[in-house]
Amino acid sequence: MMSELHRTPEPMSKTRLRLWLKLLKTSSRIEAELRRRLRDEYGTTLPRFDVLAALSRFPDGLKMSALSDLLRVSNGNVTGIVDRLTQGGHTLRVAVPGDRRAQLARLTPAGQSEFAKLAAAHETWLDELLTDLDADDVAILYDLLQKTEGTHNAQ
Amino acid sequence: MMSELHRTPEPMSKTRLRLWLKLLKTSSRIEAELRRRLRDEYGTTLPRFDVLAALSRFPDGLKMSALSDLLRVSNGNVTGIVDRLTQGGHTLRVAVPGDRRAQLARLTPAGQSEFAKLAAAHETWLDELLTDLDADDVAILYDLLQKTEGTHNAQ
DNA sequence: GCACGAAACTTCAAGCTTGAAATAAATTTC
DNA sequence: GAAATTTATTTCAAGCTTGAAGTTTCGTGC
Repeated sequence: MMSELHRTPEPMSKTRLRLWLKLLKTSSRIEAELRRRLRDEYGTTLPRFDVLAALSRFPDGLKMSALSDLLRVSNGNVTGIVDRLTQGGHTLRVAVPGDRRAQLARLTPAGQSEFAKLAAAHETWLDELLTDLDADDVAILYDLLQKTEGTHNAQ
Repeated sequence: MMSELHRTPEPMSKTRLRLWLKLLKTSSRIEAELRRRLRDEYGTTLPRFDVLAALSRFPDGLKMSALSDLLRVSNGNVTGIVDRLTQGGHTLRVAVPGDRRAQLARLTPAGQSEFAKLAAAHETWLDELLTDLDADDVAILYDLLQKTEGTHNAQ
């Protein structure tokens, strides 16, 4: 058995664990605040906002499967969110000519203007929530987060 | 109308928005991976793990309200998770002497050993998922995340 | 053109999450 | 000590999320 006469420093795994908890806490705090404001000030939710944001980048619409790939959520999940957005008049489903299995989800004009409103508020909120970071901080933080993605798996 | 003869740089709000999207992407990616491994390798979930972790720090148990404060989730949420953990034999509810409204949630011995197992795996997984960050990176990243909390609101 | 596997969605059951309403017990006020 | 308020918790309805199972349609091989 090895005797440990020297003090062992905290292992790197513990340091990384601590970082994860901080990362989680930070993003949860900001996300919760965004959800709260979307609800209280606009009566909507973050998943709905995410779908509107994705669709706003594709004026011709997105297939349901493309939407779920883009947002990295399940097919069934997207079905439900688009159901509710359609119910509220913000999206509609369009048949895909030549493939009767597929559907495009598209923004209605109401959905477009709703998203424009939400996106402006969203950007303002984030500017406020991250106001303690200056341009240098943001750049360094961005690069370090990027670095966690490693060299493997694309996108 | 003002003519824009000079190039305007990207406004800080856009830069911060981009950072938020990266932060969200990073923490979502890691969190999804943790959820997947907890499910596939241990048949459990992140919320259950979070409750076990909180209770493991308080061997005498925690009041339901203290637990929901600690985890920053709603009371009703904790009720449901502790219900399911109790169902599975990992926690139990103990009456609080002198206050018949309150309940303590406590780990059972099975809950303790379950958590020990999960915690070891969890630490190993994070060490792997954050392996691209060295000690310096971790320290800088931690400080920048800390900085987002600002000077206000305690805890 | 038929059979069969793949692809695009939807449906479903189970669990997580919230805020609001309901209960029940403790505390404060008068 | 009765009434009113506060505190601790559970219940509830609605929405989000997933993976699995089910439908319908498409494409391919024969």
